[in-house]
Amino acid sequence: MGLAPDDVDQLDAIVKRNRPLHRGDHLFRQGDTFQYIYVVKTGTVKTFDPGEDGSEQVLGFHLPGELIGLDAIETGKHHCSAKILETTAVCEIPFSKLEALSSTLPSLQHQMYRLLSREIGHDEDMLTLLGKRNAEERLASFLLSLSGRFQRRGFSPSDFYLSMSRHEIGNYLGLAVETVSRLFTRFQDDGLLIVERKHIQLLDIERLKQILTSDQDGIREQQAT
Amino acid sequence: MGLAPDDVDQLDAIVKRNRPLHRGDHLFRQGDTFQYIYVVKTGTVKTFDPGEDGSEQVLGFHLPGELIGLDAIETGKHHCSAKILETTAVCEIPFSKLEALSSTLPSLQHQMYRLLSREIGHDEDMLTLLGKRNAEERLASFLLSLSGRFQRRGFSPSDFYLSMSRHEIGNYLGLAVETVSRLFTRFQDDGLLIVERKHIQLLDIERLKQILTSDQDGIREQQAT
DNA sequence: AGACAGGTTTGCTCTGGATCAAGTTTCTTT
DNA sequence: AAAGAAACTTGATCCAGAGCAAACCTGTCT
Repeated sequence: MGLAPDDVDQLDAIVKRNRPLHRGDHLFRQGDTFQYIYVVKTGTVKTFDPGEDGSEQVLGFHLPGELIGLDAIETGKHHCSAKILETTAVCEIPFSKLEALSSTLPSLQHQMYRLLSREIGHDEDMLTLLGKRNAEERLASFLLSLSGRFQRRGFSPSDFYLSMSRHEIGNYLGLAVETVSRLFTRFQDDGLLIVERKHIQLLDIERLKQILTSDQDGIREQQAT
Repeated sequence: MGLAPDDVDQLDAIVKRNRPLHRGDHLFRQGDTFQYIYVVKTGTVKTFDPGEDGSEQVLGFHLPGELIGLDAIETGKHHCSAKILETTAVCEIPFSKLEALSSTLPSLQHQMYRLLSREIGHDEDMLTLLGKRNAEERLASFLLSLSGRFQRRGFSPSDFYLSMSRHEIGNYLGLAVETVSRLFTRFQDDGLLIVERKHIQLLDIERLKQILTSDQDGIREQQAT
């Protein structure tokens, strides 16, 4: 990812591999002291803000290769909680060491800035999703996002398992469980995909993408000045 | 902000102050080559994603002291557009120079990581706002956010002018203009504030805060697994 | 001063998706 | 294998907020 082999070795030296974690385990909880950036090796982790009360806002699902904990740098306390969805292996990178190392390796520093920036961009995309998209568009977008991320990691982009519940999907997308369930049924009836419990097969990715664009049924829009 | 005086001088040397910009000017547009991080000195800037079509998602309103452009680091192209809402002065900081300088000044690097992380945390808060809060809570949250930010800059937390239109507020909060307008009226009727066009006076900040918490009318909730 | 153009407010209606209420299927535990 | 508990689906109803329409206000241009 843009680092010289030698630099990679130095980075590698501070990374610690961990024993596998199991469904339901907490990687960390909101408010915990921040020490490590985590990288998912295999499995899935969900991050969420557990509101004061018992509500809960799912902030993301993290697949292999993705980072967790970047939002904690500012305060030194974890800003959200992270929970394991299926047997998962993570690497932990001590942030203080990473920071020190990045002082001496400009290419690593650059990578860090890029990763943090990417996270911001991604969150902004989610804001648009929640602010502008309807239920159908949200689910289509979610499935396409998973599809693309699986593909990038070398997995099938059209045949995969969901490690999260319908409830968690709904929570993440700002929808009720029932709406998610109904949409899966509808998408299946429309021949867009086959869904059987957690197993998803995307049959018509093109048409799913069309939902995200053409669905702008009209070009009358929120032209805020 | 945690930098030694000498370091501040070095940082200061690469910052360029600019002539004032006027309402409607673009600071940059989505897709423009990314060169500068901007700091608002006075005035207000709105950032937004101008969808393919003509829609538009407002991503943020930036007050004095706040940064713009962090989401562009990853790709080197601006991820969103930025438009001036009222006569505004900004500083521009060449990112390449900032990055180089931060290689030699660990405290500056640390600050950068914190700022980027803060942005992520803030966006996550917005996700919760859009995913979980109802219209009333969203507007209350918005007003309190402005209030706090004004106060931090030494302005009145309870008496200020909105530099953005109702339309822009609604867009930002995922609400229709009409809903925003009605809520202002309702809040005024309830004695929470006085609103006269763009002039806002918060009369009962405490009660506004209660809207954000107590309003959880029930502890039955989305306990995603 | 008159008049057009935005922005804002307000009333009325409509609807997407939430909520409520059963079922049904799948997983877990014993 | 039985029983309980989750998770999921499906149908029926409800409602917060969107959308539409019509005034109204404020500022700007001629």
